[in-house]
Amino acid sequence: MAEFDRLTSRYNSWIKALQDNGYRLTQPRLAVIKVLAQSDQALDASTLHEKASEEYPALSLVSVYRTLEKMEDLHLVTRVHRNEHCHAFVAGLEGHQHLMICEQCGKVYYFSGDDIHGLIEKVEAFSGYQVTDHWLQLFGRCPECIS
Amino acid sequence: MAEFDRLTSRYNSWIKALQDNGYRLTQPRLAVIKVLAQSDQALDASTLHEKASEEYPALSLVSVYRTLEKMEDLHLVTRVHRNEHCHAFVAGLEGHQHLMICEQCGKVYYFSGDDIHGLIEKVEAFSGYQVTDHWLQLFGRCPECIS
DNA sequence: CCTTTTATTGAAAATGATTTTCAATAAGAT
DNA sequence: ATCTTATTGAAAATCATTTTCAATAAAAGG
Repeated sequence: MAEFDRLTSRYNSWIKALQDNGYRLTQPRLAVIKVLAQSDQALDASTLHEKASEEYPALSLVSVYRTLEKMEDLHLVTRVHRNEHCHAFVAGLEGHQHLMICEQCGKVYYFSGDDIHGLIEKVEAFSGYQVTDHWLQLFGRCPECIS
Repeated sequence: MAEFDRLTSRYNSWIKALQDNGYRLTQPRLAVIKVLAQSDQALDASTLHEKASEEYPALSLVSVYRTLEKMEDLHLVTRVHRNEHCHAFVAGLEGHQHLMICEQCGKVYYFSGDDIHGLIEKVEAFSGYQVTDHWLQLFGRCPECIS
């Protein structure tokens, strides 16, 4: 299936990125990135630890934090915020810049937001600010959680 | 000055909102909301505590948290997120829905974002999600911090 | 005013998430 | 096969936030 391939190739490209940057391919690390690469949901450190422990039972929560830190440095994962539960991670935004999160199950949908460039320029003109970054997140219900 | 009036009237309307909702006007509370109402920057609990302590030295950090909680319940303040420093508060979004934050000094600029409704509808159609909320934040440099 | 009621307070303890320390281990180079 | 050193897990430390609780002070009623 196309979906399977996409997620597997993400896992493989992350492995390559780790190697290319001189990081060792350890079992704890591989367990963590495998889960995150193959998930389409935003996951926090502790949920990730839970899931990756099935893969590698000796896994410590500390290693989850450490792996996330490195993945974030390499821009492979992105931190997302919600009002309540605040630190979750998703596979990084490669090209497509924005995301929508299902409030119920955390499932993420990526979309491109070229439409807001005009808005940004307008706001820059009015405010005198220089915009360096923008952050657009939509929240709602995914098709499965609606029904 | 118009700016002074705007911030002072925000302070007064917050006082009224607290009274209308049966909250007592205590010194700790007044010190906290005075600082936040009259600030145009996103402030976190500890910075707020620092500043409000000048107003009322006996102020405890606990009271800052408790006051923020109530203000949030009353929708008088809004929680904002940045990648690093994650929980800061600004005066609530009354009507205008979006904000831009200066990365350097935290100064907030509000703007309306009607322009993204079209985008949201498009994303809904493609994804099958039902969008219930959206979150647009711009980051950059305010005029003072550019020069 | 003065008293009374009770929401609110600050200090201290508890919690929860994240980070640091450190000796032991295992990845990958030689 | 051995060596080097990045990486590990456990435990301790740190940091933000919340809870507990007895003392206080707002504001309502006399």
